[in-house]
Amino acid sequence: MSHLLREKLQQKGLKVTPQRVAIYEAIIKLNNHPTAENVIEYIKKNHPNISVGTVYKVLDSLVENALLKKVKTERDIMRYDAVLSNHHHLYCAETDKIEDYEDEQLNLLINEHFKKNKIKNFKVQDIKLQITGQFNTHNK
Amino acid sequence: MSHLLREKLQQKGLKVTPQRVAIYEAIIKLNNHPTAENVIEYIKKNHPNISVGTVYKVLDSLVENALLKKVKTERDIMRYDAVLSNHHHLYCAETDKIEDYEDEQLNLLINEHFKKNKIKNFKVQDIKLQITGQFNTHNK
DNA sequence: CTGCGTGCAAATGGTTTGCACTACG
DNA sequence: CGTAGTGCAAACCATTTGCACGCAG
Repeated sequence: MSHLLREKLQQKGLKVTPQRVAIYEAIIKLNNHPTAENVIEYIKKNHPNISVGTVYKVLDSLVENALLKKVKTERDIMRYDAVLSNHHHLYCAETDKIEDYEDEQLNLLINEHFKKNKIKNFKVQDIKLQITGQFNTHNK
Repeated sequence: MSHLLREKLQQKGLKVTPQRVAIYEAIIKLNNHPTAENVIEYIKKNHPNISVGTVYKVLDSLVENALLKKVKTERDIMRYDAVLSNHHHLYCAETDKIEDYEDEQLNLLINEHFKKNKIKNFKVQDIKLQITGQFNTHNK
């Protein structure tokens, strides 16, 4: 799994450092859209000397090189996601939990709609749904 | 226009202060999703002594009382919107311009879809589209 | 008058930056 | 080796907070 990262980094001319590997793996492990801070906290366990600045820098460069994506919470903290496929997000109105939501049928439906109904003066590149609501946890 | 605000404030038991009125009117004037800072800058022209803290407090209370809504940019600064109807947003990939996008037909389409295809363990409250792309400005 | 709302200034918290040092290639 | 990457600490900047004063009701 991390040799995959190794390759990708090399392709982009980025050096393969232990920090980059650790950060990437942290995001895979913490697979529910960790914040930068989540990553820092997690990484410090096995890698106590890593610095906050580095984590931010690495995250940025991974995003730039399309190894990660940024998504936003309702409550405004940046989060990082290792799932690169095109998907939407479920935002819990109460907790700030986020979950991925993939729905190919819905995508088709929406694309179809915009094929028929172009937006004036605007070229659509990407569409994301922010679906806000509530998870049914314990109650039934 | 501002007597409308006056009423709403009174309904909610909030005092009608010149600051609240000024801030509300600023958002109407600056009608393209101003940031708190935009509002501050604009307001200081005619209201030089208003304090930053007050602006934030007022904005918060207007949001709480459903006179404004918060939306987010791609680039992570909070913005305020006086249009309360349910609408989506066009995000320009280059500038950080935002525009409203209303499309009743699309809403119906999506609601229909979720009526047929419920999301497991999730009760949908609200759906917003983040449509990213590019405005065709000068070039044809 | 009474307390809600304001102004001010200091604090917060996530993120960024600058620079000397380290280590990948 | 040389330069990209790191660590550290200070800086940033939007936003929040605490408290004394002022004005709307």
